[in-house]
Amino acid sequence: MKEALSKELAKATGLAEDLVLGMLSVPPGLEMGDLAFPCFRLGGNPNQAAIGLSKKITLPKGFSKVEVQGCYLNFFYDRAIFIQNLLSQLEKKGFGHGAHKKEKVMVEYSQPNTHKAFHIGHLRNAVLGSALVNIMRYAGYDVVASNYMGDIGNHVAKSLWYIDKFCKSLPNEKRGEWLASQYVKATKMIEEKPELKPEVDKVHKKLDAGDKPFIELWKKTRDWSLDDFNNIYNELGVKFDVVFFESQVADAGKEIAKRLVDKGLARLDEGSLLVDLKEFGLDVFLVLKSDGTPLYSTKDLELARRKFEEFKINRSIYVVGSEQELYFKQLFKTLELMGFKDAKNCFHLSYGLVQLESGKMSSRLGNIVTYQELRDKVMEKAHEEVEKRHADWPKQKSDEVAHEIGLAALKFSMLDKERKRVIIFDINEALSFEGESGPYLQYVYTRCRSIIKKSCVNEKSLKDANLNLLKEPEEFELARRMEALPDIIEETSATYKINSLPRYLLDLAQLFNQYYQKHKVVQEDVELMQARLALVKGVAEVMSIGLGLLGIKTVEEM
RNA sequence: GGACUCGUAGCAUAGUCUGGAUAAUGCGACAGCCUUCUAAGCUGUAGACCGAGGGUUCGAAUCCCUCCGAGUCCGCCA
Repeated sequence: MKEALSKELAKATGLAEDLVLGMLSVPPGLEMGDLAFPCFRLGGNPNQAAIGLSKKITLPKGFSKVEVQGCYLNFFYDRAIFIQNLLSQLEKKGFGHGAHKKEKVMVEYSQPNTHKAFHIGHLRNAVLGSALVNIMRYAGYDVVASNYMGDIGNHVAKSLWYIDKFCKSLPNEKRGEWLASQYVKATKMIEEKPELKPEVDKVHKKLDAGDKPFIELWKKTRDWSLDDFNNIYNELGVKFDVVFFESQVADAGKEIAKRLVDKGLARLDEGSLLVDLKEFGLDVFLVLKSDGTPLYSTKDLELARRKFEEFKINRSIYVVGSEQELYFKQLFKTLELMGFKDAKNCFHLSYGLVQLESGKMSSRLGNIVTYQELRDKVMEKAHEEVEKRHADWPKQKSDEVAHEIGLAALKFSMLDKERKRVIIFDINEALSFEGESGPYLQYVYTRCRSIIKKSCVNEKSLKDANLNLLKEPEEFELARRMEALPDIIEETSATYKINSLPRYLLDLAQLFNQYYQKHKVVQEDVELMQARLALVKGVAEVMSIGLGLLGIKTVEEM
């Protein structure tokens, strides 16, 4: 409809059609109209221009009137037709997925390090990455979700060194947790006694060289971490199509790094290999340690190649914290200088840290809030809240519902903020189930379902409802908001502004709650009830699509 | 020292890319709304010189410059 209007406006003003389309906006108030065309740039007095234009233009189908308001030309939808169109679209194909994009995109996210704890910073990454995957798939991209586990490197060497040297026996339970605490102890010891660092380096070299006893210990402990991570992913509903391990790309990465010397891109410096990127304002980029063991960068050189060559992708997105911005600029520039054609198709999707009030979290220092700790607290709160309201529910039901509510709260608190913003972690906010929260959104869905259930009307019959009876402004406003979902999804997959979807859902939820408060759905006028039920069903549908993309499950009752 | 990011009511945020009509929302405070669809909700009141100062523009929270404050990063961690 917007397109049809821009066509007419373009005809009347002589401006280009897509320019007009871009100029169209939504007026601040519902009573002011549905689409606004500002007339400042038409020359002369804008108000006069608007008046002139209003006389010239022919209203396309689906619009009921046009009004001049100051310097704006405001157009009004024909509300009955609008609601009719919206609900039939929703009924037919659930809004449908976006048109196929013919572009294969890999989204790499999560990247936890084995032998370390999975903390709330990792949670933000996992939830953000997973939402992006869902949104881009819905928008029509062919998406490969990938994980890249840090299963080798300095931190692993440090852990294994400590375990080998000081731990007489290995634990039989809570192994991942135990492992993470050994890492913290190892780090403390090295900081206190730096003279021990060469021992760690020796372990790193042994691992790199394939030393049997250490490789065995490595494999065993690595699995402990992986078990923990997989449990977390299962709980979060986070899925990957492919999992890369740093250990798989280390050797090939070293070869690439060495070849950089032959190409004249890298030079030997105090035994290490570095690429000088000063002329690009990117400092120098270290690609191999002086003892010959690989760095993060070494491995990423090979990983980039594998992603594009083995998976035939067109675009590669790295979901990684903003503290690595310089690193990725260096990596992509080096790839470019190497002649790697797809370097320009690599994108670092950076996001702000999750910090504690006391400052930055560091698993090296052990001042972290682990996923497990937070999760347990949130679940406890969720149980309390459910039991407060539904003491009569069987245990299994309240467990299930509490679980979904808890997860919704957790995920939403990581998703609704603009992604560059640093999150100062506040346990009370994560535990809040009111206001701008995941449970608030879930609640709207359950209200919708509850109304439909109470009405005892056959849901299938609702598609024949007489929607012309929906005359309340709140009903039209709801419909107008619902209609925006596909645009939000499309925009998000282009701009990566993931928080616009949760913000949109909050908006929609609030409009629904206001409607719910003001107008009765279940009532004696059966025809009106059916029309309203059809709308309510649509709200539930949109809510469920949106929440699904965020990885939040809906519940029938709560 | 250099680079990047952020600065919006007491607090937490949206809006900034693509300038436009009364700066929106939540928490907190105060005052209300449950014998009718779940109050995890809704309504109302108070609360913002949009960090400061310049500039561009008919028009700036939004673009440009300077400054201030906070955070992050700056060769053998990832």
